[in-house]
Amino acid sequence: MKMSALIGERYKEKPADCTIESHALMVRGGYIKQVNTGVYTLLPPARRITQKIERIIREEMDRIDGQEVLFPVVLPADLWKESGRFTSVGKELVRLKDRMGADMVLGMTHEEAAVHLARDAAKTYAKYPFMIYQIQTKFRDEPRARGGLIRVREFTMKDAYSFHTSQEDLEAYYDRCYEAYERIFKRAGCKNVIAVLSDSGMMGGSISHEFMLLTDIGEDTLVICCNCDFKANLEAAENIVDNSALSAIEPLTLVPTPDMATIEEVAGFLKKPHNATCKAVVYQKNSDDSFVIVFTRGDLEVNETKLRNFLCEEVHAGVVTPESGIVAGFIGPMGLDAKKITVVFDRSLEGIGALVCGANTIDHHYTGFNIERDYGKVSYVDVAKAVEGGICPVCGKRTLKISNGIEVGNIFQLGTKYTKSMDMQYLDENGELHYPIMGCYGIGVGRLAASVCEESHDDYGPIWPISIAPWEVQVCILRADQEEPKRIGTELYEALEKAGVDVIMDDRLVSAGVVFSEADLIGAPIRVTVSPRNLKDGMVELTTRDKGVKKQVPVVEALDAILDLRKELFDKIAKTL
RNA sequence: CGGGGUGUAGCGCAGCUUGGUAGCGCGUUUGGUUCGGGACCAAAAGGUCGCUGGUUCAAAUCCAGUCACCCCGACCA
Repeated sequence: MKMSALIGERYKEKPADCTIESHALMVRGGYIKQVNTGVYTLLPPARRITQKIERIIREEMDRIDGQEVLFPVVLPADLWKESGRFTSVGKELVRLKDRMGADMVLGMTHEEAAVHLARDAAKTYAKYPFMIYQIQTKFRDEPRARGGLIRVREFTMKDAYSFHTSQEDLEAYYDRCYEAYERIFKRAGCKNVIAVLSDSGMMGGSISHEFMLLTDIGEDTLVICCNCDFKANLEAAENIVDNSALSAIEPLTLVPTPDMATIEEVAGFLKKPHNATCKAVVYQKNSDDSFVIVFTRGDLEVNETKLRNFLCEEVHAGVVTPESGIVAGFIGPMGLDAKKITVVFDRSLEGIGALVCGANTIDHHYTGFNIERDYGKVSYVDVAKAVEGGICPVCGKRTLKISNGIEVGNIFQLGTKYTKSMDMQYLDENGELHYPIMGCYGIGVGRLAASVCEESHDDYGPIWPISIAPWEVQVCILRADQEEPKRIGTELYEALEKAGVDVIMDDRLVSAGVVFSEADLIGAPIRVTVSPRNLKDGMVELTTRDKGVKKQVPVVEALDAILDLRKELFDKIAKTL
């Protein structure tokens, strides 16, 4: 490729709408152009990156016996009605009608399509296990796309579906997939990816993992133990508390707390620690708007995903009205109408001898509240968020750390949700019918590209790992108007192309500053500078984008030196596997 | 869906308060001078000022509506 012909502008100034680095650099470097909210055109540099990522994914999926297929983007709604998701999924599923008025959907995921294929193709146990995968466009009408390719509405995804005749077989395959994923991220040069336990949602309750790139701009919150291997998404991280120091019992006393509606105010006024208070958080069920009140220890927060999973129902933040009989700011367990209100006690309250809690009367709280003595026996559930410095549910030490991450992939033991709802069965050795057990496995291709950029860049541009770089080598000709640099640069460029190297040459008649700054935006790991200054001594300059290498090599040795350096960079990645 | 913000040339922006020939920087084209970290001089091309309606002799500017995009939150099988 020659820069003079490369389509797309590179910008000196940072585009106004970009708030994260990878987004700004990919716009500035001519990788992506926004068409709509969360919808982008990929220009050649970005397309080359995603193609290389796709190639790596294909190789690793094939290695674990995956078979590539291609499902349609537009699917008949009937399939989604079979699984029940035509109505259960919200507006992120785009529904449309064809000319006959038939309902259609844009594929946001392809479990239905996979089962549609597999239920006819795998009626006998002899076909199992098998995995089918595709790399294809998904459309999800996200409520809020943001951050360039990090969170978009239309994107390319690798999605895979495996089918098994036993849970053990699924688990064995799941482990293979886990390893394949680790290889994919390493091969893509993504260093800070970890696998965390994730929330499986309300369907199934089986195992799932998310592969997270650790970065401050990540939208997911992760709980990581510094002492053992425990790593989980906040939604899936059990919150453990130790209330042994709070077991002292006091008499129940009603105290006036004028205008003190927050834990902060009440605890300060009564001179009690936050963890000896009982906080009430009000929700309403989406189904009938009935109230759900969650009581947790005052120093903790409710994780709504945990709450939803416990209730098996969608909830939203409650709006307390005068008619509801709920006294906002002074809510306590005692005296709530249990017929009308679902009351949930978080585990963090268990074993506390004397709590401060609301009295359900304006301007009053109780002190010395003991749940068992004053309210009765309750079953505690875990609905609070784990906290920094909290107790690890695995090793029991106070070594939990909270981090942020971008989800670049997930693997999921699905069970029989789709095979049952869509009536997929196979005949076993005894002629009996069974529902196959499924797993599904996703990787966002564009998000992975943007994540690598986010992880690996400097002020001047991305620093692409050689395995996914749009070009491996960039030949920079300075003074392309002069015969010698132009000829030698072009010869080198042609020799590299002939040697199978992905090479781009800047052959334009522009100043050195433009050549270098735009080369930084292209981010090729290897740069060869051909200039009159070096040619005077019969040399060219060889540098790496990460500034690790900077040396002069004789023109005659340049090709070999570049090929050696290229091999070295590839070997470095291979060594991490 | 709630809160906030912005729409003027490919990109970044000024002009709007106080209505009167649509501007600046970057980029692009042409000619010339430069040449190792976004050069300089000269000339030029490029805009229904998001859209619709209203007020007015006259609207980028005032008024109403509408659409789009961005940010924060809600949400994300």
